[in-house]
Amino acid sequence: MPEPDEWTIPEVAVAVDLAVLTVHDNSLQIMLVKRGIPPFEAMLALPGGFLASTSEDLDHAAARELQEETGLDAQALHLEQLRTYGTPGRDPRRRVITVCYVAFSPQLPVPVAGGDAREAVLMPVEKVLKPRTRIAFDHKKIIADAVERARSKLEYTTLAAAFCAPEFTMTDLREVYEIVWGEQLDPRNFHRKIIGVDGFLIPTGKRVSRQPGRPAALYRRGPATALHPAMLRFRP
Amino acid sequence: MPEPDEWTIPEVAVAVDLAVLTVHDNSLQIMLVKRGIPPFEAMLALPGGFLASTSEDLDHAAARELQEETGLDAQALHLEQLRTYGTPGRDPRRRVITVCYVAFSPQLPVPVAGGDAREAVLMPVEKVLKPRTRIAFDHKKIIADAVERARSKLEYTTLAAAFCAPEFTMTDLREVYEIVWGEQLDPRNFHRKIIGVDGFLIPTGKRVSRQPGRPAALYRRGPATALHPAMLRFRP
DNA sequence: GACTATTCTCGTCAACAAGACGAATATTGG
DNA sequence: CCAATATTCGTCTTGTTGACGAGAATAGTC
Repeated sequence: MPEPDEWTIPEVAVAVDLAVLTVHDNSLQIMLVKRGIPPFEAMLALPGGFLASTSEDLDHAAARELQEETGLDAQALHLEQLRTYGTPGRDPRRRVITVCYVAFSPQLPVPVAGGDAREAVLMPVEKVLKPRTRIAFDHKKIIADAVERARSKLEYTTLAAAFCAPEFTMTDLREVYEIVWGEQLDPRNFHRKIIGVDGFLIPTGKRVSRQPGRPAALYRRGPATALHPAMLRFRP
Repeated sequence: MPEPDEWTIPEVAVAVDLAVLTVHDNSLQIMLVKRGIPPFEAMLALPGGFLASTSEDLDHAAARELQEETGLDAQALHLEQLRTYGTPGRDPRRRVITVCYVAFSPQLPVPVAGGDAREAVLMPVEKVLKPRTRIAFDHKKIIADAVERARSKLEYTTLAAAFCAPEFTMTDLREVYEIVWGEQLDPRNFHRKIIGVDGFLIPTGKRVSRQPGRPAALYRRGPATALHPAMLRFRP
């Protein structure tokens, strides 16, 4: 560790990027913005941007960019750090390292697109991750990592409820799993499993019937965050 | 996203820090170095340092610092990114964000301490994480996160073998679990579980008897990386 | 109102994995 | 040779999961 004198320490630009995932229209979707300036002008990219100042906290920068570019409120949204991407050359202009965050959102209230963003759109990740689809910078890789994070967290946490409205049915919750994992689950076994996890769901006592069929019980998110034992993907 | 002109983008110093974990002397230990300069002079800290230049890759910086400060070879060591810490004020001199890596090492070959480091020492994490123990910067929090990463990865990956010598016995492997988790495991059930995981272990055909008792079979690491189903902590 | 299609919920059974533990095996040390 | 110890195999019981039957409670249709 040659621990250089302060003026010899190289400095680089630091950005934050956000992978906001939501379940919508029967698919897992991600929020993207159309870039208004080069490089990658007019291409789709993750919302994000540089630190506002050298003293801005990373988490604060993430929350701020989320608000500015998509109009969403970070407090209501479970923002967590994903990982940091810093390969030289990932931004053609200069060295940039970007600290990426993932957020899991229930159905988005507003069609967003307010604020500074030229245009905020939701796109199915299945479509985004297709080899043909071009995404700015290395954001496609970041999106793939974010999706894998979501898939994996459904296994051992109660994250799925974060994709649901404040009150939701067992089927709403199951559909989150089915859509994120791309896999059908047995409604009866799923019901038994979830009911058996202490503190996952709180019954509201209310019922809704949105389709023909027996009305479903409405639940709220419970205090539990971990699933023990886990609910694993990949059938044996 | 006001996407500032390039010269208005704030730049910050970027460091990498390394949490090198190993199982030694019946406890989970972490590699620390004694700082030779302020701030936190003479205190223990994670090995690490600033990027060598604005064009150095993060992974490369991590491997280089590992080599420089501890003499260990990154190629042989499973280096993975942990997370990035960037709270303003975490370095009293100036704004620094640090991209942290974890490494999992078998018994260390050399007593290390070569290279640039003033002094590299192994310390039990149990001792490091005690409230009384003072560690430079926010490195105690980083160490806690690294330990939790290790504990959690033992559950659903074959990581434990990375803590073992190239050839090891079932008991060696079990002791890694017991030491990292701080929990006793039944040798018979553990044996059955591990043997049942395809590709975790490759029998060498050899045996060793290092104690009184039946000699143990020697294994090498197999190609498997995932444990399905997982081996969970926390008994029901 | 009766009937049907549909969906939610509860329950059963078999397959499988895991915890508890008995016991055979193969060594060290006396 | 004997005791102590560690490794490995096997058994029994318990709990979880997958597959699936069946009742409950609705919407829509005639």
